[in-house]
Amino acid sequence: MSTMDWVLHVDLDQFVAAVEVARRPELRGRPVVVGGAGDPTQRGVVATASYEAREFGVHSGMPLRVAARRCPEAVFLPSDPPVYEEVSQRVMATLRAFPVVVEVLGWDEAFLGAHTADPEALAAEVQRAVAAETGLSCSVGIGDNKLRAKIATGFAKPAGIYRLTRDNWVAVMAGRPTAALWGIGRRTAAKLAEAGLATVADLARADPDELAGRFGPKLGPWYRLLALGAGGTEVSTTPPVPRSRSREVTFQQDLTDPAEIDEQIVQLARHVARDVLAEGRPAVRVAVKVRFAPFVTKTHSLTLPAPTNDAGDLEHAALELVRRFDRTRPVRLLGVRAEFDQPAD
DNA sequence: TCTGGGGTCCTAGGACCC
DNA sequence: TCTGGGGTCCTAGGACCC
Repeated sequence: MSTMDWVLHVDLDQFVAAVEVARRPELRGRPVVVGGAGDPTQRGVVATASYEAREFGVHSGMPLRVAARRCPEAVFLPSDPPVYEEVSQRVMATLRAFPVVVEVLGWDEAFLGAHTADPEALAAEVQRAVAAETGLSCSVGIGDNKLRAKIATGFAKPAGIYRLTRDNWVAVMAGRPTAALWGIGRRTAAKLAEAGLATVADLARADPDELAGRFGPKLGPWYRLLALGAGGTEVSTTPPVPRSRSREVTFQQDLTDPAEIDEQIVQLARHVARDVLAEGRPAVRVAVKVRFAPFVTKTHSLTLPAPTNDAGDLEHAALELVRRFDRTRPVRLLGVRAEFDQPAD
């Protein structure tokens, strides 16, 4: 067997739920739903459901109210990001101990760039090490690029290993719906199906110009490349330079008092200003997001007169923006975002 | 079903300039 | 007088991902 370059995609199984069960062993084997404030009578969505809860049809992104209806016996827990962050750091440190390049994708995911003759053996060692260091189980996808490694992980779950390369891409993927591709979601899959492109094979055969006409000059042709299994192979340790920082909040009761709305915007703007200051680069643009009841979302944004990381400037801009909205409609969410200038590359 | 929070990238139209 | 084409910036919105 010859030594080759591989991309491994490591994904922790039901990460957030697994972390909660690890510190409350009595919950093992029970349906556990983590999300929001942990109160299914409040506004919020499921961050992660344990496999036991998924049996009841509970999944990520589902409103907590709905989850409680589907699985009344589930244990509902509040989301505790600092704890997940800490466990995530330990997982990533475990991965970095291997002779691989580690690119972190989020709390519970990473690509590994590896040079090995036996990627399955490496994957199994990674699983053992993560389990030993953190008590958590993970699945590993093996690919000849990032796209295939990422999709392979879906077939590996839970706790398994799966290899997806140019050799088995067509056999495995051709008949699947386009939404099986990383980058094509529900809405695009529906639009593709309307155009007669229901499966990965359909999309792979489609005319790039026609796709460009329908989906745009970049997205259209890119969708076809996804269907062919094309993807980047560069695994990089360097975290991307942030383009923006934002804070937003959904209120348990809709806001109707303009003074209170302004006050909340000021709080959010100050929070964002702290994040901007910590980033050490000035903001060039500010955006305010308003979600009106029942669920209509609008944004207004402006380019700042000059780049700034002054809290007062950001506050002032956010207040000006929020006052451009309809001041009479009930508000369920407010958000403030600051955008950085992008260094030319 | 009544829908979080933090991000990224793409699209498209209009303004403005040459 | 009515008319080009291209480039860049600004803004709003859509879609996707974790």
